[in-house]
Amino acid sequence: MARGKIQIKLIENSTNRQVTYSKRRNGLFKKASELTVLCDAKVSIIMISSTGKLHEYISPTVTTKELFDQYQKTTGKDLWSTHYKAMEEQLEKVKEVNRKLRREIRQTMGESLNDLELEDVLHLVEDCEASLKLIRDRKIKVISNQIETSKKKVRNVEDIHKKLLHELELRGEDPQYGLVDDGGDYDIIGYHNEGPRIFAFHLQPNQQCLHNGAGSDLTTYHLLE
Amino acid sequence: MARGKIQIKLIENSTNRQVTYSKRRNGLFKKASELTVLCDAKVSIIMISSTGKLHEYISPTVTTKELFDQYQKTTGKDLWSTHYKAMEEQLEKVKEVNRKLRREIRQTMGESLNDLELEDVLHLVEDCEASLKLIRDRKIKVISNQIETSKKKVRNVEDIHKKLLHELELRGEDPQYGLVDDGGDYDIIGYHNEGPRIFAFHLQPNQQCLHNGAGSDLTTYHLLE
DNA sequence: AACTATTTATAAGA
DNA sequence: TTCTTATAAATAGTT
Repeated sequence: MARGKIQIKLIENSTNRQVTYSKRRNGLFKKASELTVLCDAKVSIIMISSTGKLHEYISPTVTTKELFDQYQKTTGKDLWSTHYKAMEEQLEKVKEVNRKLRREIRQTMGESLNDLELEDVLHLVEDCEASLKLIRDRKIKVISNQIETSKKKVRNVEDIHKKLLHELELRGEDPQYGLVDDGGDYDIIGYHNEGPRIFAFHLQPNQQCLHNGAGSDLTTYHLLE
Repeated sequence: MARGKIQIKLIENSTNRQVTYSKRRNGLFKKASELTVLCDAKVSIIMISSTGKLHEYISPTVTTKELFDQYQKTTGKDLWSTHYKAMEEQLEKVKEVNRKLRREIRQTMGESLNDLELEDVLHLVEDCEASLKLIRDRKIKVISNQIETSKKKVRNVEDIHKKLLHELELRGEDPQYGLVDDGGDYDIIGYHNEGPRIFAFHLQPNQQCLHNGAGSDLTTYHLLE
C-alpha cells in the first residue's frame, strides 16, 4: 500500500513477513483502539503469529472474560462445556466404580448377602476361607518375625552381660546377678524375680550410663532397639 | 481521515457513531483478514457495539475455541476454569477413595498384607472370621430355603396324587402305583423303584394332560413350579 | 527503526 | 445502507 501495491498472499520471505506482521498488528490495534473511543465499542483482539507469539488487544472498558462470556451467551457456541461434559461423565463413571467396590466390600464382610444366589454364596464362602487362610498365615509370619527380633535383642543383652561379667572378673569383683541360660529357647531369658523391666541388669554405680566414661578403659556397649 | 481530520473521541451523534462503527468494523476485519493471509497469523476479533450488537472475526485457519484455549494457556488467565478445577479436584478425590477401597479389598482377600502391623493383621483375622460366619449362616439359610421350596413342591404333588387316587377309586378302578408316605419327613417322597423322574405318576391315557378335557367332570390340578 | 511514495481507509455528503 | 470522493492514515519497500 505504499511504494507499490502488494498481492494479499503469504509473504514468503520470513523476515519481511515478521516485519509486516508487526507493523500491521500495530495498525490493527490502533484501529481497534480508535473504534473503542469513537463508537463506545468493546473490542477484543487475540492473535498468534506464525512464530507462535501471542498478542492481545482489549478495550479498556471491558475485560477479556466479560467479552468472552458475552460471546458465549450471544452465540451459544460451546467453547468449554466439551471438556466439562467429558469430565462430568468420567466423574460419574468413577463414582459408579466406587459404589460397586463398596458393595463388593460389604458382601465380603458378610453384609448385603440377601440378593445373592446359592452359587454366589458358595463362592463367597470359598473366597473368604481362602482369605482367612492367607491372613492367618500372615499372622503367624508376623508373630514369628517378632519372636525372632526379640531373640536377637535377648542375645545382644546376653552378650553385653557376659562381657560385663568378664570385665568385672578381671577386676576381681563378683557379679551380683547372673544370667540364666536355658539353652537357646526362644522364651524370655529366665528372670524369675518380679522386676520392673525384663532386660534390667545390675550396673556398678560408677558405670551407670555405660558410655559417659570419657577416657575410661571400659568398653561401651549399646542395646539394640 | 478524509474530508477532514477527526478527533479520536466519542462521536456524540448516535447515527454518525453507528455509521462509523459499521465502516471501521469492516475496515478492521479486512485488515485482520489480510494479516491472516500475508503473515500466516491467527486472529480473533470479538466486538460489541454501543447498541449491544456483537460481531466476530476469526481467521479461517483456526477456531475461536482453539485461540481462546491458547490464550488461556499462554496468559494463565482464568476464563472458565473455576468450575473445571473444582470438578478436577472432586474427580481426583473420588479416584483416591477408589484406590483405598481397592486396597481394602485386596487386604480382605488376603493380598498386600506385607505392610500391615501385627495388630492390623489380628483385626483382619477377626473381621474375616466374622465375615465367614455371616456368609456361612447365609449359606445355610439359602440351602434351607431351597429345601423348604422342594418340600412344598413335594406336598403339592402328593396332594394332586391323592386326589387323583380318590377320583379313580370313585370310578371303581385300582390305582397301579401308590405313594409311600413316610410321615412328613423332608426327604423326597419314597419312590423306591428306579424311575426316570421322581415325581412321575401314572395317568390314564385319556387324561394325559390333566387340563385338556373340555367339558370333562374331572378336576384339573396344576403342579407348582 | 526511520523515511516516503503510494495505496488504502474513511469522513462527510449524497 | 451504499456510493462518492477528498483527504487522512497506513504501510511496502528502501535506507
